[in-house]
Amino acid sequence: MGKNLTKRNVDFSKWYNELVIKADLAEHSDVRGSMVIKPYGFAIWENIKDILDKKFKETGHVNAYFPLLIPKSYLSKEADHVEGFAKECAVVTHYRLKNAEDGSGVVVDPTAKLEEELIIRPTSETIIWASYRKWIQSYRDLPLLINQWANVMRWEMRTRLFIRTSEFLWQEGHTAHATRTEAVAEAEQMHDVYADFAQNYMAIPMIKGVKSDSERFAGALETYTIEALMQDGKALQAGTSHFLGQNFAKAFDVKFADKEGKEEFVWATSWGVSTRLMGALIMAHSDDEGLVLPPALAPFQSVIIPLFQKDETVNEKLLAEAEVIAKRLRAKGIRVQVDKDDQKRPGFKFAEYEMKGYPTRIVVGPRDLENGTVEIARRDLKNKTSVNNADIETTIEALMTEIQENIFKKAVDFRTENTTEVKTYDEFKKAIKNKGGFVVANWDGTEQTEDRIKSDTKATIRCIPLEGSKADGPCVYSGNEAKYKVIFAKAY
RNA sequence: CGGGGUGUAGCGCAGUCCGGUUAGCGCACCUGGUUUGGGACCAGGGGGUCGCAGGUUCGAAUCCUGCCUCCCCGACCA
Repeated sequence: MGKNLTKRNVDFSKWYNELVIKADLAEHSDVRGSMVIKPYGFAIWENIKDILDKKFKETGHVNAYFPLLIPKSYLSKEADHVEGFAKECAVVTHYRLKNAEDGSGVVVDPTAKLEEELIIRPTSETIIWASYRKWIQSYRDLPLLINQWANVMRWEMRTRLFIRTSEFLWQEGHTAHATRTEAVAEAEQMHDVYADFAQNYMAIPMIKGVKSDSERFAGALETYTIEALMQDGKALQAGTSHFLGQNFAKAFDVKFADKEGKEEFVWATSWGVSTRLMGALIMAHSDDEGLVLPPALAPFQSVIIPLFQKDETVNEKLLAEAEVIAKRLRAKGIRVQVDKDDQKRPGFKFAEYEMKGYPTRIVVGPRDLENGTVEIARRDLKNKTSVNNADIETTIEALMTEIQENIFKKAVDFRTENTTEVKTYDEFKKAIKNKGGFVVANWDGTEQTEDRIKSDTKATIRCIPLEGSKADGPCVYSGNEAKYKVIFAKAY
């Protein structure tokens, strides 16, 4: 645990990498692009997972588990889908190792070659739809609303802790419906679930919108996305929900008999969020002292630190008092930890809990015992106040709400400051180059314009906002009639 | 896939150019003691196939050849 975290304005990327390590969230494994998620990082993910899982169940979904390995032939059944993922698939070709003849270790046994190679899932549409084919015969079997929590693997060229690792954890919902309307409604519903979660728990404001043709999920008719803005001015796609039409039903021949006994292909959706959310959480709120976590997701919302002295009887009292406070807070549903370590000095501990983003810190020293007080520090504002012992619960409870709201507001303000509406391409280029952030502009709706802007400025269309205003002038690039007013940004 | 870097104790690094006792340093760890209201200190201690393979040499972490790893930046990417 070092004390020198690179400053954000010096090298944001370096800051991020160091922070993930120093806050003890994750570390690199020996395999390129894959990471070990450490207990503290995993605790945050578990909170994300638990809350979302509850929301999925409240909206009528059930969990299941489908296999990691997918027959290679499955992948090619949906043309756009294979096109989108083929380049980044890990392939299992053998099922046995043997001792090397020169004693140097183990080697692949060439006689154990698989008849049909297996793909490590980059996503599970294909294997799930192969099952759905068997499960769906009648309109009575619909809708089928299934989610799975799983790991997937995409052999990305360049990786980044949490933001893009070769293996990552996620959830993927896969639903089947009798009608187009119902499937679209499902995709939209989950889009809302994601946006609400991001806003209310992660404290990150999201732009809700749909993807342009070129950014759409491989095999989807419509991709709903939530887009967040990070502190370095780059956008991060935080969650997507896809209306898949009948593409997968047709590819996997999944038909049902409707009420009239007529055979129809089912309508599908899929939706997912991943450990990438961790990256969003880190880059949206944290500062040069370390992680800043919203109380709603922090593994511990407070830590109680007794200031141990050389006098053992005093220490016993301090620890006893800390335990009493912890008990009182737990009774109010606060997640709290007592730091019993008597070796490290207070200053070290303060810095460490700040690095790890604990929303509040409660310090109990001999003076507090005498005065009947504690010192409460909040992470987001980095201030400290003395609080009467009797007021601890109400103070901490109020702080949970305040901190949650404050960091959300801060993120909203940041986004507002870093959103620029432009009318001319000169303004556009200047905004992207000098300021970054979201750039709002009219777009003629063509892929050609999108491509040109991308190769010119590296900015892409993040989304066509659902609640944005209509096009109100010519396309910022081509000068032709604009179809939409969209959000551009450089993205992760 | 291009560019850059890297591999020596759990972690971070020095040593390599210019080969030579027992391979160092900081942090961490263990023992004892003093400390504890913003990153403590003293004393003692343990821990190493120097990325891998081959070569040169009386002698290789150091020189030569080949290979590999991982990281960072970029291109790529729902």
